[in-house]
Amino acid sequence: VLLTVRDGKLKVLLMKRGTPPFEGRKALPGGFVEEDESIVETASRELFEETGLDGSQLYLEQVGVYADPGRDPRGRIVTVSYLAIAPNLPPPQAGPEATSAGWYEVDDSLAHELAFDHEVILSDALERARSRLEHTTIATAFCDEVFTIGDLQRVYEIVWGVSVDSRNFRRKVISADGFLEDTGDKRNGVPGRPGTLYRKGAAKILHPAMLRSRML
Amino acid sequence: VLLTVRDGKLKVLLMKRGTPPFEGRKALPGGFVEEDESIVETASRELFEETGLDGSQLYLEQVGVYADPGRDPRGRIVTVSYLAIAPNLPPPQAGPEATSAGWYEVDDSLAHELAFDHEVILSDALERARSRLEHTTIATAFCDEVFTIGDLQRVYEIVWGVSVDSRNFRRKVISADGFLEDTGDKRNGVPGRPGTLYRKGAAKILHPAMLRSRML
DNA sequence: ATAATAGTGTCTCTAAGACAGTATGCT
DNA sequence: AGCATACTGTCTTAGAGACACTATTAT
Repeated sequence: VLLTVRDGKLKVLLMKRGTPPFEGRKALPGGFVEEDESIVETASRELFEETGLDGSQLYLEQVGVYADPGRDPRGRIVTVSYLAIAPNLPPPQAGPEATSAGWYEVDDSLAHELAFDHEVILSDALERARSRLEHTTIATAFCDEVFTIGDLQRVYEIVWGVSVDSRNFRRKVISADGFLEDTGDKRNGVPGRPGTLYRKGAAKILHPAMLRSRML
Repeated sequence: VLLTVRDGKLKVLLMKRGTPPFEGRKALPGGFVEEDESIVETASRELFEETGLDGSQLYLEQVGVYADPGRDPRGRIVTVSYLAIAPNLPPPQAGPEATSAGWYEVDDSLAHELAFDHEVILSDALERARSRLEHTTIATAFCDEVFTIGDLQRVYEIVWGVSVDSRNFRRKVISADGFLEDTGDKRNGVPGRPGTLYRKGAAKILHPAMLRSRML
């Protein structure tokens, strides 16, 4: 479940299936484990094959297992889902299998029917991502290498689907130790006052947490 | 991974393996999925077979998947781990498969070698349980149907391995809406002033959370 | 009497919540 | 000039952290 923020929307990488079952339906990217390959390596490899992205550079986290009978008409298929987060990438040029891959709005995808039980998988991964934004510094994985506090705030707003007070947000992320590292640079060339550019800091967990309930 | 609090220690249900591989080693209880059975049903059924407990009455939560090659010498076995929490049960009388089942201290079990990669599975489940205590009301699952605030505090202290200020703890759990429901009864027959008996309230999530970092 | 557990109250401090105006660049 | 974004600061309030003593029972 590869998520990104693009055009002000939360998007997920989906592929149109070219073969039965669920031919023509949108589905999450994925594939089968190979011999002597760990499952996280599988996730990383499939991501690379379908997007050209170096999976080892991306945030990748196991979310859950989906193995109930009947979820795949071909038999009992065990699916292990991984959440991946990417910055706004160059258009999905893609790898060998990626002819049909594209970015779709998460909200739309949850409303329409995906192949298999992929709405459930997407929904679980989305909830995981939202929760990770509260407790970790992973929001920076949605951003480019350098970014402004405004960029980061937009990530929170878009992923959570709420609006955030910019003054409180700024205070919060600046005082959170190790969240942001000042580059000394500013962003020019765009309308508005140039913003200070940061890169992600060393901290992985966000303390204190930024709770959704509190930010309204 | 069935956890309980017993004799003031955090314990886990382990079985001594009677057959290779890892014959004689301690292992987490488990078994194989049957046809037309969901994986949570499998967890529930295995728990029943090995402890006689009605799995549908217990807290049961999926933790993760372990499927890397080499983790089981018999081939690539995919293990889905579930965390279960039980109150202090009558001695493990047990079901058909339970001849070798028993309660072991979690700390010891993590220090010694278990079969397969079961230390990792246990460690992950333990961390999940500790985290759930922060954010949910699941600590009550370690208690009997009615319990005192002292009982509940002991759960936190034992599972987290820290000591907690009883005054702050009391204030916290009483003010947390829906955590505890007063039964009106008091516990008699034990030394000390009789404590008010509570049962678990309707709330599943604990708001605000009880963060480990804060309770020292 | 003593031991053991339950229960009560206050001060401090951190950090979130609400809120408006100024600064600096682009077009 | 107008627009867009960045930045600054204060008051209030919720809730955690630290801390000591009294109350009620069993033995």
